[in-house]
Amino acid sequence: MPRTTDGDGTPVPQRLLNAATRLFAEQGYDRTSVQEIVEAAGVTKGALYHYFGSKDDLLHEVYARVLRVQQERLDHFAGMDAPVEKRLRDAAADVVVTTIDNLDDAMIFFRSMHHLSPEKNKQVRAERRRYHERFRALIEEGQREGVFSTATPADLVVDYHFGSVHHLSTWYRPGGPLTPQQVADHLADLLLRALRP
Amino acid sequence: MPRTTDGDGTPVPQRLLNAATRLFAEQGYDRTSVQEIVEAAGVTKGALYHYFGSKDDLLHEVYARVLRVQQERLDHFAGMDAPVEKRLRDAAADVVVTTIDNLDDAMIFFRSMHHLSPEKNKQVRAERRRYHERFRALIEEGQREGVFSTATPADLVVDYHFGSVHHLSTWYRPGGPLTPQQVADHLADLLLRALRP
DNA sequence: TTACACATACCGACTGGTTAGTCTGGCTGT
DNA sequence: ACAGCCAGACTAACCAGTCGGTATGTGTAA
Repeated sequence: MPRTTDGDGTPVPQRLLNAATRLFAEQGYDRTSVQEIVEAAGVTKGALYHYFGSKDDLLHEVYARVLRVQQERLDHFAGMDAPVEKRLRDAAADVVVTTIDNLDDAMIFFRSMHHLSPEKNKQVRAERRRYHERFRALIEEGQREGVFSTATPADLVVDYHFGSVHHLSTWYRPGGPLTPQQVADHLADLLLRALRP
Repeated sequence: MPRTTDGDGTPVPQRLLNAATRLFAEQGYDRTSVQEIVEAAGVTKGALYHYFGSKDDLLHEVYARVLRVQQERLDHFAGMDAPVEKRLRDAAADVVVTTIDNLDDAMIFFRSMHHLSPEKNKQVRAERRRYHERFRALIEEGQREGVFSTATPADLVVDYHFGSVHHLSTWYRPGGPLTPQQVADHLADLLLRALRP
């Protein structure tokens, strides 16, 4: 039996990534020592450096996972067969729910970019930009069709909405008065209302 | 002649605070050593610890300054003699312009809260809450008067707007296609449009 | 006016503690 | 016996904060 799953059923790399995600979100990247991570994962440094090249690498994996998931979900909603208002609303609400479901990821995402090495940072920015552009395309489509106002450049509208998504990790607390879905519906509604012609 | 101003006309505490603000924004709090700060300010550690109790204290000063300035500006706009739509629009646009004019502050503000000591953190949160509530009161006033939609709770609307304000430090770059005032007008416009009944 | 005391402003070497990453070696299944 | 998997002691670097010391200005009293 390989050691990769001893302790519980989760493979060691996963356990390390989960522990790192939680700790990075709770304490910040710099305040989290590699020692803490391996202890939380129930292994030692040898294991960590066997699977990951550096502490920085671990952080990069968090970004890669978030970006992959969000891009897939956006593609799903944007590619549906429905009026653009509905596709935008669904996509906008979905990213809110997904973000709330993974608040730790969101916390890290917008707080720790500058801890990535320059080339990893660049890579993450490029990926994020693709996401941004996909979202913007949806808005521009609606603007061309005349169902969305053209008063504000689509770029700015995207930043407006994602600002609020980003901000979720600052104020949303599970157990608050609103469920993730209710928050998502409200925020998507605000976006669509702002876009009314 | 006291040493407080030798070198140039700026007093040493100011020079230290300016250097710290810039470096914290550029590299993050943990990545900035006290040595770097004192070198950038043209003094030594002795001077820093003469005026400030700790590195953490320096960060706290940044927060205190931002909170004081923003609260004063909000009070000014909210207290004017004008319809609530205009007061809200002006306040919403002003915070955008002020934030862009001090992007370093904004960068630090939302990225470094967790680097403050627990009691300083609590203090900052309390101050920030007062600000949030003042802004919310404006929206609620408009909702009572019937000029703003009540579809979304005022609290959420505030977080929606300030999300986009925080986000500015992530995407806005001086020299971009839009002036600070143009960005502010657009973002205030989006807010007001979302609030149309 | 001079002399002495005292405070403020600052210098910079030093200390105690922490950290990311390395490396040697052992275990386990095939 | 070989290869992937991992343990844990070790190292080299770094950093916040301290502390004894120096310089300059200000008040006071002879």
